Amino acid sequence: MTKKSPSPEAIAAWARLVRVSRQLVERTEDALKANGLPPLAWYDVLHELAEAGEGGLRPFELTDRVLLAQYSVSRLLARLEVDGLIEKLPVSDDGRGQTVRITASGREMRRRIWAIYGASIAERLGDRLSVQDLKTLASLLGRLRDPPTSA
Amino acid sequence: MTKKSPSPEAIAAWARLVRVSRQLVERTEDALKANGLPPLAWYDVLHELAEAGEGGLRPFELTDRVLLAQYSVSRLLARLEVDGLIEKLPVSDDGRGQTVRITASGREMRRRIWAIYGASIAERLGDRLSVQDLKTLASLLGRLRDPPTSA
DNA sequence: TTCATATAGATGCAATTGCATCGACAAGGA
DNA sequence: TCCTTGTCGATGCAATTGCATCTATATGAA
Repeated sequence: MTKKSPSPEAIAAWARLVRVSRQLVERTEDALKANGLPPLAWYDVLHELAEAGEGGLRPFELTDRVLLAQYSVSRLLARLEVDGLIEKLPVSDDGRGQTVRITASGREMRRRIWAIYGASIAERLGDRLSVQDLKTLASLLGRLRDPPTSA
Repeated sequence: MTKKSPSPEAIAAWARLVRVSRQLVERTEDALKANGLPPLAWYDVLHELAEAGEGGLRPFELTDRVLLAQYSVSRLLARLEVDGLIEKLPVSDDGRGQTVRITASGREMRRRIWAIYGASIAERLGDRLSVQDLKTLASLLGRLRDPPTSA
């Protein structure tokens, strides 16, 4: 097994990708914090739950969607529940599980976060790249996604 | 002050950017861990110090370069020192500070990390995008960097 | 000098994360 | 039915992080 060496262009692209995305996320987190709002992860979960509608989602489905560790989701949901942003319902056909549903306050919180989050995206991406460039960027990034797990 | 709303293309690009970069970094961290190697942050510091040469760097210079919080760098350096990968030297013209220099073991560790890190970059970027596409990607990302602090 | 302010780096403490594992239930073969 | 194995979700504990602050030295005005 021979280890491969990356091209200078690959290294440069990697460095940019990692640094820029970290900066963008951090600045956005800062903006949320500055407005007394919770972290982006909360938005992600509330967003998925809002999309899921009345049926809600099982925690393990959420775990797939938000790319977090199982225990992270478990704890995040516990915090969201304490804050009344979600509710956990027992699920009839599987005694181990539960269904998680967004509450009215949860939807409200999602809106409030989006006001900042969306503005940050508009400012940091929308204002800097043309629609065409945004599409190109998304397309290039799309080719870097992991191949769906082979198993 | 009116909050801006991002275009669908900006949202899509943002989502891709955040998810893809997270995945790439996580998989790379996993690969390092699987080989019994320390996290990427260690590489970043060792890399900067290797580039800096014999003169070494002051911790605050390092803090600028690696985009970490001051206390993170302080603690990271403490761990690197315990492992003998760096050494701290008093600096003559500023009694508060110190100079940090990479050791031989530090260079060796840097090489070992790079064997995995570089391979990961080659595999995840180099093999998936042409040189031209890598350049395009880097260029688009470059336009998303923060404007140098206005102050 | 003397004092006020600023900068370098470290650290106590609380919150968060990661790892490993647990308890509970499910599914399916013997 | 019983037993083994697998999945769902929670959690104890150790390590790491974030925040605020501390000590020590530098800098510059008065």
